[in-house]
Amino acid sequence: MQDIVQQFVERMGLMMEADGLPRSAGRIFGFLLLAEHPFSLDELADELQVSKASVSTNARLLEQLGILERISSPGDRRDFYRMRQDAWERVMEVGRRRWEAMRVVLSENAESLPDEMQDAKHRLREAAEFHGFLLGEAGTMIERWRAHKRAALAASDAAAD
Amino acid sequence: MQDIVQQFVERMGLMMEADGLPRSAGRIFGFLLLAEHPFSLDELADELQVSKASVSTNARLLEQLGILERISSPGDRRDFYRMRQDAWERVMEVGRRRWEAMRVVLSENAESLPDEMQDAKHRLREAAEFHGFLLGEAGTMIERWRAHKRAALAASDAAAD
DNA sequence: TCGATCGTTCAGTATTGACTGAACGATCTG
DNA sequence: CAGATCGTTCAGTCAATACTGAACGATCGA
Repeated sequence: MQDIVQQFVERMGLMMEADGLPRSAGRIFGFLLLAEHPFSLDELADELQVSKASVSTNARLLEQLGILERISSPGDRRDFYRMRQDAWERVMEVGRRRWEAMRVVLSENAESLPDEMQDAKHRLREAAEFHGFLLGEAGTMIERWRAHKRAALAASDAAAD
Repeated sequence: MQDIVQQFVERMGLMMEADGLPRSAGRIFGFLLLAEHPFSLDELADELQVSKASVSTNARLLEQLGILERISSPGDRRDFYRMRQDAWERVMEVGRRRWEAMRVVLSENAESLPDEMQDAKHRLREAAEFHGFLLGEAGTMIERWRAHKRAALAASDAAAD
């Protein structure tokens, strides 16, 4: 693996770890972000110097988070992983589900509080309202991002030529 | 502690744990979300059945995340913690800082990649662009939230009377 | 059907992370 | 200044988590 790739992979491992995910998952993410083609489990295990079992678990985690996708070639029983083209939209979608779960909990508890806890009820309502607000904003944001992406990246790539 | 409070506190502990934070921090958060008045370290340790050392560490963590604030009364050497009134705006601000850090890393690496890695460079540029986009959106979102909050909560409280 | 090669799962292990109790410095009171 | 009471820090302990190697079922070609 090239030195600059290795360095970037480690960096992503640390940043994902700061977000509460396994460092290995971050390394897989970093590696595939730079990969020129899809990689199999064994190839990833070899490149990242970890066991196939670890790659299997963490790659599946990233797949569930909407970051990776698994592709298969005819005549090849192996699965190959690569970044999803719409990875970032998917990440935002996963975030929305978490916010929705939080909103539900906050909202239900706000209404079930006894009447003498007015302050608490008010704070819970505000918290629930905030998460509902986030939910809505994130929804429209995905569409704005699609438009933004086309414009921004066209300009960026043109500038590089 | 009332049963309904205890249940909510545990719930918040689990949800924060799913977000990668210590469960104890989540419990403090949940408890103060329902608290009718600020609490000292010793009171929190007593209520949540954990050591004062643990409360000290986790409360400070929540303070850094912009969720809690520490207040002091004249003639009392103790510090008291309570939810910040603008906790959610602060949380969003902290998120923005993380996205900015990520954007910088992605952007720098995109430009330092060798020319033969065109695909990787394109993906990194897109990833950096996404985080920059998030950054901008979150900025304007804070202002929209302030307006939204006033309208929504006024209606909500009125309906409850 | 046999052997080879996938991906996944699982028990065991190592490492990381959280919590505790004690010690400490700082700050106030008597 | 002595004693008390804060909050923080730190070494030690305990629990949770991630990783590994081996075993397993599934799938395919010979």
